[in-house]
This record gives sequence, C-alpha cells and structure tokens, in this order.
Amino acid sequence: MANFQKLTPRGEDYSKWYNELVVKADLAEQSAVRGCMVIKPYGYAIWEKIQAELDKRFKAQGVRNAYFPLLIPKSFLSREAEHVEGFAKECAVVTHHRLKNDPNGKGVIVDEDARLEEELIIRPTSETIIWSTYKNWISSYRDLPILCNQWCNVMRWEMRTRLFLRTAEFLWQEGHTAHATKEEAEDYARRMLDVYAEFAEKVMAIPVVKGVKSPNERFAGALNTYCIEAMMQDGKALQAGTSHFLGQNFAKSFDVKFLSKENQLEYVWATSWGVSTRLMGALIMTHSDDNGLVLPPNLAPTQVVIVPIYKKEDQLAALMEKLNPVADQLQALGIRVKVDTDDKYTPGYKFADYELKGVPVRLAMGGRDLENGTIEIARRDTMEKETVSIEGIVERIRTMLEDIQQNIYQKALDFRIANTREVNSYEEFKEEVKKGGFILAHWDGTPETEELIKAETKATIRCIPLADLPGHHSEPGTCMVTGKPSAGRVVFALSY
RNA sequence: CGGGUAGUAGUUCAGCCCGGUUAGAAUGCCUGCUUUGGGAGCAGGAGGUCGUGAGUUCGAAUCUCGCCUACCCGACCA
Repeated sequence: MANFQKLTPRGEDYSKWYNELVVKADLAEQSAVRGCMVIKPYGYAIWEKIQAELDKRFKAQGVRNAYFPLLIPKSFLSREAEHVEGFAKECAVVTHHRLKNDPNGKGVIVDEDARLEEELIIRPTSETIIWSTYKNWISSYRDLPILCNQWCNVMRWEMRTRLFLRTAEFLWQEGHTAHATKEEAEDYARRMLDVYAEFAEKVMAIPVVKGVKSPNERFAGALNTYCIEAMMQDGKALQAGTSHFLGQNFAKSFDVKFLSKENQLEYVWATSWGVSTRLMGALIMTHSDDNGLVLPPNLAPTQVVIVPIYKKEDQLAALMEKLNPVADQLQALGIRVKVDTDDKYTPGYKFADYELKGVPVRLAMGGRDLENGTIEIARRDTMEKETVSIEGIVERIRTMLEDIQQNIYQKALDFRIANTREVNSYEEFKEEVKKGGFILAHWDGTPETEELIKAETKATIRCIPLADLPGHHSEPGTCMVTGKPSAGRVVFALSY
C-alpha cells in the first residue's frame, strides 16, 4: 500500500509536492523509458472521464472520431515550412524495421540491412498525415466540411519532462477540420475554444481565460492560435487547450482543393484543436492541497465513499442494513459510490487514503451512529465533517456534490482574481512578475518586444484575452517597454 | 542538450570519504493474536543482480571510466 509519509507541503516545495502527489495518489509513475510515464488505473480512470465528457461535446458539434497512423513519412513533415521548423527538433525517427541476434554476444542489435528507404517520424501531431489523406477525400464543396477527431498518443522528444505536464509521449485528442470558407473555419476554431472553456470550467472546475496567442506563441503553421489559460496555485500559467485557425497553409502544402458552387477550384480552409493529458496536471495543480488530491465531483472516479466502522461481523451486518439502501439510492441517482467494507485496514487509514485520492465525499457510520440514527459526512474540499441524521442523507449528498463542484471552481477563480493585477511600467512589471500570477500590461504587438521581455523576465504573453477579465477593463494604452500604442492589455505570466 | 546532485529491501535512507566476515535501520509487506470513531499494538517472518556495463585490485556497494534513469539550474518547449 501507499506509504503514509506526509506529502511535502506546497509552501515548502511546490514542485516536490506535485511530483509526490502524482505518485502517491496513484495517478502515474515513471517508466523505464526516459520521459515516458505509466498512467496507473486511478489516473487513467480520471482521464477516461475527461475523454467521455469531451467526446460527448465534440459529437454535439458534429465531430466524428477516426484514426490516423502513428508513423508519418519524413517527407510529409517538410511540406509546410513553419510546421517542420516548429517540430523538427523534437521528433523521434524510425530508421530500421528489423532486429537480429548479436553475433558477438547476447541480445539483439539493429539489422543494418533493414534500413528504411524513407525514414518514418513518430507523430508529434498529425496535420501532415491527415492533410495528405484529406486530399483524397475532398474534391467538391459537397465533401465539406470534414470534422474529424482522433484520440491517440503523440511523441515529442522533450528535454525536460514532468509527469503529465510535459512528457515525451502523451495522450491527447486532435481535431482536424476542413471547410469551404475562411469564415466557417475561423468560426469553427472559435467554437471549439468555447467547447474547451465550457468543459474546463464546468467539468474540471478550472477557471480559464480565453484568448489569442501572440505570434511568438502561435502553433507552427497556424495563422491564428486560440487558447485557454489557467492559473496554477503557484501563480504560474498553464495552457489548458488550444484551437488553431490554419488558413490554407496545409491545403496548399498538400494540394487540397475543391470545386466550389461557383465551379471555382479553391484551397480548403483548416482548423485543428487539442487537449492532452496535461489537463491532468492542471487538475492537480488547481485544486489539490497538502493532504492530497482534490477532485471535482464531475471527474472523480468515486464520488462518495462509505466507510463502516465495526468490530465484529454482526456489527457490520447491522451497519450494512442501514448503509446498503443509502448506496443503492445514490447509485440510482447516477452517483458513483463505493462501499468499503474491507477489514484489512482501519478506518483511520482509509480516511487518510481517500483524502489523498481526492474522493469528494466520505460517509462513515459506527456503533454510536447506529444507536443515534446518525451518520458522519465529510467533504474533501473543505475538510469539514459533521454528524447528521441518516434521514435525508441522500439528498444532502447530492447537493453537497454540486456544492463541492461549485466551491472548488469559485475558490480557484477567487485565487486567480486575487493574483491578477494591472501593471503600467516596465520597472514595476519586472518586480511584479516575480511574485507570480497574471500581469495585465500593455504591449506594442511586436515579437521583438515580447522577446525582450521574455529574455529579461522569463515572462511570456500567455494570451491576448478575448474579453475583459473579472474586475478589469482593457482600454488602449501605450506599451510598457517601448511606449508605442497598444490596443489593450495582454496577459503576461511565468508559465509551465 | 550543457552545469550540478543522486541511484543500496516495495518506500525513505544509513553504510562509500579511508576497499576486507553474513550489507543495516525505519516504514511497508507476510503469519498469528489482540484491535478497529483519524494513517493501531505485540510477537515472529519473508524480502537486496548495492541502476547498468567495463576497468583497477588477491578482494569492489565502497576506487576509475562509459552508459541509463530521476531531481535541481540553464537552454529548448505547437
């Protein structure tokens, strides 16, 4: 079982807290391969909830799932100049297709005779293989739009990795759409951003800022990148999802044209959009505390755990007579409930363990409760517990789950608001940015200025917000560095 | 990828500097009894290719070199 050494507190070493929590809460662990993680059943159960909720939303937008190959011909990557520039440095390459026994010793070696004529790239993203395919699917405006998504793994040879936040291999979904008009594609990219934002806030209880990426931060090959940005408890920003308007870049690179209603041959317009297992990192760093994981009820694999406290079998039977109906009624309401009658661990152990795992609501019932007709109910987000009458407990739990979902969202939003501030001078900026949080400041819109700021402060423009942040109103001003005109404040932060 | 630190039982670590019986502790694990309302107690027990490969040596966890992995700092990161 998990050992019971306390987690390193967040205030002592945030990074260490995160690393320990991921492992101790049984979410994931390091594998034998550098930068590649094993997602454990509990962590994967949460990812499956994320997938299910997103997939439902994608399908409501007309998206259908498909699957494209893991391996991409090397030549495809180089078709779109900016795209290859963005990914070339972090690609894993398959060069051979056979091993053989080592003639001088033990084990196997690469068979040099089995060198591939054209090397294959393990996908870092699938635009190229998908657009080479779309070419065959599209000839008329009647074939459009194409709205495909795939759930898959991708690989980027990252120099520095962290479980969930940046791994060499990760799981994600990538949506790739093809449209007849620019407007339709742009709208679609925006609409998927809204889907992500709604999902993040309602399901994951993570408040996000919707915005546009600056040219420096834009996806390689995109004309425009939209994003949702979240603030972690250490004040750093984390990009939680992106949606790209790709223009006709990939259509031109892969020669994907269609005949319009007007009988004109035109290039197709494209979008792509994705979220990854990085969301697991966002989830952890938004809500969890020094006792362990805190899960939003909407994603918790177990929403309610019931712990009977007993000495002998007949006592357990008496308790279960009361608890089974509660569990059944919760289940009937669609609430994911677990009754833990395991007698191999003490109640105290179980309490601590379920807190570490982030189970939102815990019920406990013992001999005293049995006599009094009561039950103990504890909520993970506030760590409050009270003993209440067993009458009406089901309804109380139902509303408590909703309340927890709302409360952790509000708490995260309050935190973000408290750590978002406007700064007007570059001197002030340099001081403020060290303290973490989102800094709203004016920028002249040039990559040069952004690069200068990054070089001097490590802060980057997380996004140009699409709407005012709560309590702030963005107006035109002058760039804090150059004094040139600025259309409005942008969000700066240190980031993951 | 550069600089630094580390890798010994499932886990956290001691031992290494100064090479030499059978490699230790805590915790976890197993068995039994007693327990069970916040990570229980007692007794007994199992568990280690000392990351890996080479080298030095009569002898290597210990010294040397390569490699692998993790962590920290940089660089990089749609």
